[in-house]
Amino acid sequence: MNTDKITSFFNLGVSVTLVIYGFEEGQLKVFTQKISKNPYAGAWSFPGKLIKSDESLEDAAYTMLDEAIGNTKPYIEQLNAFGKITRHPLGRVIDVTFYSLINMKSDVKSYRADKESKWVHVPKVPELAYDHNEMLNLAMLRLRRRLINRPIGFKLLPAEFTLGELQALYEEILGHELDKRNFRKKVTKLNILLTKGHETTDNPGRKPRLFSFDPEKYANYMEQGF
Amino acid sequence: MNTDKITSFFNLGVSVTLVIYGFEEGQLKVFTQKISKNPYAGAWSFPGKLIKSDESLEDAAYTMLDEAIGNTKPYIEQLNAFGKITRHPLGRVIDVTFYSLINMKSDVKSYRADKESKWVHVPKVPELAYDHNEMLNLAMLRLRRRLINRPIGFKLLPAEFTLGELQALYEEILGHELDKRNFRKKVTKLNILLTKGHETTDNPGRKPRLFSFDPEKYANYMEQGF
DNA sequence: TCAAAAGTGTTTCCCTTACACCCATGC
DNA sequence: GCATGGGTGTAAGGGAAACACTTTTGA
Repeated sequence: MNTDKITSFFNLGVSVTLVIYGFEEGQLKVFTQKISKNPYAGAWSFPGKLIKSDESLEDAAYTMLDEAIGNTKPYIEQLNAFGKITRHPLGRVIDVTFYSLINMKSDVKSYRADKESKWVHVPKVPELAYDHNEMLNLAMLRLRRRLINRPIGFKLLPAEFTLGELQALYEEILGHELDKRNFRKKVTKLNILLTKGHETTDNPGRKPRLFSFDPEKYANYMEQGF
Repeated sequence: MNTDKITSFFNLGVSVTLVIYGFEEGQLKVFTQKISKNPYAGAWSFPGKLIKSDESLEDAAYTMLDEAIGNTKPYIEQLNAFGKITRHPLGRVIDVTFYSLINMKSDVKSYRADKESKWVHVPKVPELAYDHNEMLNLAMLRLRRRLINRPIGFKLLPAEFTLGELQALYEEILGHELDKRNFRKKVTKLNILLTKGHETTDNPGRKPRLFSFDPEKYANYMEQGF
């Protein structure tokens, strides 16, 4: 392999796109940005950018997460590579898509001043630029599967949460209701919850207990699944 | 976005690599090729190549499958994108890896004359070039998961097979033995088998029944899982 | 008749599911 | 005291797992 011979292959780009999930007021939301440049000026899309040749895919994803919400700590997982020839109108760009789960209260430190952005409830996501709707469809399938097999939903919640909130999260993402007693039985049997006292909001009704995770057991399940 | 501005991003390559699985004599095998060029001359690797800017990822994968075994029909599924900066010694190459399941008897039409190749029993796979061992590890995890959730193992077997062969395939891939009666109960309950008569080999012992699939029910399970 | 592989049922256990009422709190 | 949401147990059904012997065939 010599340099001349391979030059012809190096006329394409690789981008990384991020589907960032958040959970707020009982709704699963994704982070979208308004595009300012043609041919998609005015359209909404997920954050994405071409990567440089000295940047790994993961680094690019974390950098973009930092640009989007001012934080590189949240969970990121590779979703899929999208490689249709015509997926980018200005040239050949292959996209490696990641998705991220963040807590909208504690993980969001800042938004970019130079881009209009908003969180959109997933069922209300409009037509997006590029093939980003296709990415979202795939990301939703993955998220539902992961939610069933791994303790991943916790990453969308604050450090302390009630079982009611956890159940609402599951119901919202899975798209159907769950039996309260069965849900609690299943979760508590996993033994990954630590009691943290009681909530002190001024909602009507009995004060729910707050829980957080046993980080070690949590880590085990993340690797091996339930 | 103008052309000048993005030129700096277009100095990397994208390759597609194929982990091709076959099953022969009770062993799960992968297809490997000997590399003839430095810096990996003499080393073994999976088939892979840089893609051109007018070639989709899937097309490249099928083309490579054709080059490897002379057939573009078998099952292919995207595995992962590998993007470490140093993964290719000669430049920045991001790899999108696919894996394929073929029947070594009926799907292999021809091998390339210009490349030395061989099928290697997975536990005996040596150190491979690039990050191909890492790819194999990930491909094995995926294959095991798929085998449990989808009727995917059938793709490694001939069109007609015995339940003993099917069970041996599962045991080989999952790495542990299965109870014969429970295995048969589970498989027959799926209702995807069609009886095809009896084997006519001259092995000792009772002649096993041959089965094939009901393609429609098979397709359903492929989409939705068990 | 023996060696080799195919084929076949039942029981136990646990997990899943369905289902309804009392408890604590603020107003 | 009532409205609001939190919290709890039990019974039935279904799938998973454990377990051993008989059948067919060729040599």
